[in-house]
Amino acid sequence: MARGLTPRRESVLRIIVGEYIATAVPVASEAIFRNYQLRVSPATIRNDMVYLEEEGYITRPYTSAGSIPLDKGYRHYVESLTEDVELPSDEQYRIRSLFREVEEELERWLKLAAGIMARLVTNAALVTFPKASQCRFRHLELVAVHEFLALLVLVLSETMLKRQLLSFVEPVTQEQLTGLANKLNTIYSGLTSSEISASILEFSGEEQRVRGAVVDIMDAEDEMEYDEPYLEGLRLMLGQPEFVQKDRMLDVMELMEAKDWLSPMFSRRESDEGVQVVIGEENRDEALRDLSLVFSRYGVPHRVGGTIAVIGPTRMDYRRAISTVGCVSEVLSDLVAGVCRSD
Amino acid sequence: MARGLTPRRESVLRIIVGEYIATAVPVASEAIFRNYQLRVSPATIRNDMVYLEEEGYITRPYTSAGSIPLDKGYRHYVESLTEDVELPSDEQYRIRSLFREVEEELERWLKLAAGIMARLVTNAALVTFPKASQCRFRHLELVAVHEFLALLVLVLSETMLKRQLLSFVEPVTQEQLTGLANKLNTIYSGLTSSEISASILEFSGEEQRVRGAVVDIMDAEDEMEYDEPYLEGLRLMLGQPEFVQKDRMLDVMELMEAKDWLSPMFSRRESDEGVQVVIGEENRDEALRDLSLVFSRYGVPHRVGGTIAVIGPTRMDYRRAISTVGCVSEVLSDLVAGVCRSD
DNA sequence: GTTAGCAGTCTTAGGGGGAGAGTGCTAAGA
DNA sequence: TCTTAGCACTCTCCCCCTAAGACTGCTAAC
Repeated sequence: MARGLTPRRESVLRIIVGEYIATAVPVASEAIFRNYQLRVSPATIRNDMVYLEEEGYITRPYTSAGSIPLDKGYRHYVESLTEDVELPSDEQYRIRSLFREVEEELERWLKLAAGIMARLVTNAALVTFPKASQCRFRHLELVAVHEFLALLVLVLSETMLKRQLLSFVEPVTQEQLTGLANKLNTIYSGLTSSEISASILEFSGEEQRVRGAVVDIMDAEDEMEYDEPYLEGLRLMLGQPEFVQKDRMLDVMELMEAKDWLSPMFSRRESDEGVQVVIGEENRDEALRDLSLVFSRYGVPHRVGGTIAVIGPTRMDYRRAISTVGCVSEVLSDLVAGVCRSD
Repeated sequence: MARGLTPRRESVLRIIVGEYIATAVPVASEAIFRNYQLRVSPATIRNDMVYLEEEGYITRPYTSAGSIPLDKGYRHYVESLTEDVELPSDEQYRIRSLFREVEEELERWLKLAAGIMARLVTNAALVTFPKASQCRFRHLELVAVHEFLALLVLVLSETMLKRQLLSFVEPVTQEQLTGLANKLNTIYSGLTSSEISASILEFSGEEQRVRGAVVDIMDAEDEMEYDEPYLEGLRLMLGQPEFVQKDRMLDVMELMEAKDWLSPMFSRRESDEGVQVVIGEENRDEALRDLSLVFSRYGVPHRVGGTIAVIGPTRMDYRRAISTVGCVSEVLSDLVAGVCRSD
């Protein structure tokens, strides 16, 4: 059984993975013989399958059933794919035009991106907010709600918007607030949170209150790994045959509601370029062991970035997922670049 | 079989509904006899059950099985409940204190409210944004992004925040934008969208652009029935035994993603007070025919309001749902009132 | 190294039967 | 007229069994 992974064995592996991805049914040697021109008999294919099984590429649900890929098999399949996985250009164009139809707002774009990806791969898709490596103060506004309460609106770099209610111990007027806002806008413009902390000013009580809130918000933003991301298409993913049993379905729903498995995706942060694929057991998180992720960073390198991802069972159409994620990440990057061109 | 709905028959009905809500298992006459002191034999109870079945209060999954309630049975149960359905005051207090722990921000409150309700009733819960009957301009801010692009931040009554990117045909500076914002803030303060439309001013190109955007946003806000609502606990609801079959589960997920069945809840808008219950077939929407809604308006009457709701199978703990919705709506109303005390 | 043939293994679907749960009915009692 | 006891009857659920079918594993020949 030596000879290693001969070209024919690779073909057999690719066929098995491809068929199984398409049908979710174990692949029989006979079927391979019938549908592909390998010019060898089913018996020979069976011999190759024995090799692939011994090497851990594939397995069978039970003795004498067809083969299904293991993580190692999917991995090999994905590696053998890495070139020319792009969506046809007309489809790319269609996607881009969808973004043009929607109003110019980051949230809409992100939600749309998640929805598009989910539909294209018939699985769940996820998009995080783009986050600046370090956010900068751009603008601040104070609006009186009533005499002891004001609304603080904070515009940060990359048009990020934050707001918070501020209560004061003494009554304040809109005029006071406006004056204060003007003053702080001049002083803080373009600064980072630590620079604002370091800045010296003769503080009144209100000034101090506002400054503290601003620093808190910016610090929280800098520290935060991700906002609540957009998740779409959970339903599509759960329609896949791997989730016939109800408990598996509920497990996945729980996982998706928790979302605490997201952080690992960020550990790879700046280092990696392009579309990444994590298959089944390759996931660090135990709970993801029978799911795969196809994800990519988007944004402006070293300036601002977020993550988009497709999530599905390990039996996922990787070609389609990779090309889709690649395309959407490009589109989103362009859109984000447009928004923060001058920051 | 005359005599109508005698007190004992009502008791039997209430027992059946209560037991079925608690166990999801058809209720047998023998079990009623054993667990409740009705002082009549199982045979008599069976006779009553025949009456209840003929009148459409209950049915059986098959001949000679225990009884399960029909919509009419649930409706009777709910009507017989209407008084003293309040959460115990310690639980009310616990809920209120949860809101104090979270930062002063409307979004957080709403999301929290949905989460609390979902957990308390083990079903899905939904909270819409509070919407002013007619929103008023409070404040506007223009922040330059780059020379042809600015961010418009609009604060409306009830601290509602809207933003939009504005592109200009000629380059603009931050100074110009700030001047323009100051001017418009003075003119527009406190006006409704139609008043702004009617206001006359000597317009420059930029002024016109901004004014148009403001009016568009406010009009859209006035017309819109609801923002994307917060939905929590779908997983909890789908864990209920009525959703063992996968297809029913997926149907409901589809329904929840679409959310277009929400509008009917708003047709009752100002008219109704307190907690409403819609059971199964009472829903106008075909797709909701085997679900029930328990919902209530919240907010400040005739000023600003939203809707909170619990959604679940018709076999729902109505007592618990009604008391929970009632309590949370009170709490949210108080919070919203605090925010717009001075508008 | 490849192939044909065949035995062997495992799943899946369908039928049958028995246990159990719960009612419907009937006739007697209050 | 309402209530009750007793019993036959119905229907589900579960388990077991069998037969069919799908593939492979093995062996021996090419």
